[in-house]
Amino acid sequence: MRYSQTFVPTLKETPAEADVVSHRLMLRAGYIRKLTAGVYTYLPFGLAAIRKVERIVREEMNRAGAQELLMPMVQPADLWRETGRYEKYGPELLRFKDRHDRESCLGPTHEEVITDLVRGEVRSYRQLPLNLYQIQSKFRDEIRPRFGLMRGREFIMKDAYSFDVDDEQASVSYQKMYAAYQRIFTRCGLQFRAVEADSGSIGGSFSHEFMVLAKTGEDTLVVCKSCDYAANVEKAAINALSVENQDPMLDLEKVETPGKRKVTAVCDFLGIGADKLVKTLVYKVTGGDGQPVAVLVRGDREVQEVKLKNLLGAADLELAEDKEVFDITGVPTGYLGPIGLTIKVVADHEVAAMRNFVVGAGEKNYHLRHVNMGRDFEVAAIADLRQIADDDPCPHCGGKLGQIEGIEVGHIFKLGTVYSAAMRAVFQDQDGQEKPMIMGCYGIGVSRIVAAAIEQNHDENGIIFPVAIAPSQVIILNLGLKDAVITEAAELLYTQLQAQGVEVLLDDRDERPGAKFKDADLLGIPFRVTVGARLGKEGVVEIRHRRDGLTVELVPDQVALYLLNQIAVAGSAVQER
RNA sequence: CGGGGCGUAGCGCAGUCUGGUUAGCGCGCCUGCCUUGGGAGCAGGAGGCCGCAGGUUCGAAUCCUGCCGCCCCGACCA
Repeated sequence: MRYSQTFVPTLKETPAEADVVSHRLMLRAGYIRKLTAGVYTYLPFGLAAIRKVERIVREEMNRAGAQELLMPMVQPADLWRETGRYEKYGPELLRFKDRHDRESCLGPTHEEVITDLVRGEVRSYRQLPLNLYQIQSKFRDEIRPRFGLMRGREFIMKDAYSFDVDDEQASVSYQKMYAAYQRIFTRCGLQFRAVEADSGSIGGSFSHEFMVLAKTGEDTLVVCKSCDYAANVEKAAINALSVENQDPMLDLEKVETPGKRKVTAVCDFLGIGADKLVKTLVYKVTGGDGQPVAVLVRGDREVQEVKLKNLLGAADLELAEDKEVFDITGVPTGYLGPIGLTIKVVADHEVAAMRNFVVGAGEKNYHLRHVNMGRDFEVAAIADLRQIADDDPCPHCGGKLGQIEGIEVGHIFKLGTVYSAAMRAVFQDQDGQEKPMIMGCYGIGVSRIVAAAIEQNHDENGIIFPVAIAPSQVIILNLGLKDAVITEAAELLYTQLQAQGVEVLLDDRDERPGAKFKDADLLGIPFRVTVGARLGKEGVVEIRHRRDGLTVELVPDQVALYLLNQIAVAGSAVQER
């Protein structure tokens, strides 16, 4: 490709709208332009990087036995009603009516469509297993799109769906995808970690998120420093304390705490630490039994709503506001406690191990001290309900945990029969029995990978693309447009490299050297060949590695071989990682 | 949805508080000269619904009202 004829509108200054590195650099490098909030046009070079990622994804999905298809983006509401998701999915699902007033939506994901397809075609266990995937634009009307391609409303996603005859086979399919994902992200040159993720009501370790490690990540992962345990914070398990608290139970005591509503205020007033108090939080519940619930956690802990949601089998939770708490319990916020509550109460298992703690008395301006669960009140359930804290030990080995930021680029999920049961996607087994198919789904954020790669690979001068996903492998700078010798050499190199299958961008623009160097750095192309005055003087051209600045000078004849080797080395290093 | 900020040339911004000539500056763009290893220099030039609509006024980028768009934080703990 000739730079002079390529649409790569680079910017010297950063547009004011961009805050995070990948967004800034993709705008500056002329890779993307915004149309509207969370919706971007991919310009030729941005698209080239995306295509590189897609290619890797395709190769590995195909290698793992999946087959590509392409499903529609516009989907009928009725299909979504079959699974109840047309109502449940919420405002992220963009709904609209067509000219015949038929309700439709833009696909944020394709479980319904794929299940509809498969139920219509698959009758027998002989036709299974099946794994189908597509790479396609998704639309999710995010509450707050941000960070350029990191959280867009329209984005490119690879989504795969597996169908198996039984649980065991489904696990095999899952493992295949897990392995394929490891290969994909490795090949993309990313530093990543697979972590256990929330798997909703299904439970078990059948959901993993693949996280690219980067400071700008929107997700927090918990990683053990001693063993290989890694999990999403929402999922990170906290084991129940094994040692029983033997402190003697003291007599229940009611104390006046005028105006003390906050945990810190009550604790200061009573001269105790927050770890001696148990707070009572009221949640409104959607789905499950729909009844509000009170949750008990230690004063200095936080409720992990995802864990609570899973315990209750709820679709959604919302912390009740002051007024709602009063309407539900008859107690003003700040003085709420488990004793005498008529609604369901659940407790974090840490609370079960506490003795003689403080809770709200259930009436204004009073708290109770020396409260003990079991003696003074009962709860409906004791479970792991709180957010993991810095001092919590690893649930697997008891070692120290650390927290790091990550960008979720992939998520694999064992669905079970949620969709196949709701939509009657069934097959006949060997014994003639009709059974629902066991499903799995597997997503990769293709456009997000490019952003994540930039978050992880850049410097003050611009992007440093991993070779595998760079829009072009090599850029040749012709620094002597009016010099016949230099130009001829640059053109010859350009032709030679292309003949060898190398992707080359030839900077033949009538620009001064400085501008060409700056743009080459900004674009992040891994290898730069400079053809300039040194060719005349010393007979050499310069090759510079974008990543580490390593520079070699070679006679033009050696360039193709050198670059071919370097590209191969970069590829194999990634394979081994 | 709550809070904050912003909207003036392709990009980055000043001007708005305190209304008043022809709306500026830097970068980029066009023409010419010159220059050619890290975003050169000189000269000339093009480019604006001042987000939109309404209002106040002799007069509005500037004041008032409404709307739209964009960005950031939050949507969470009694």
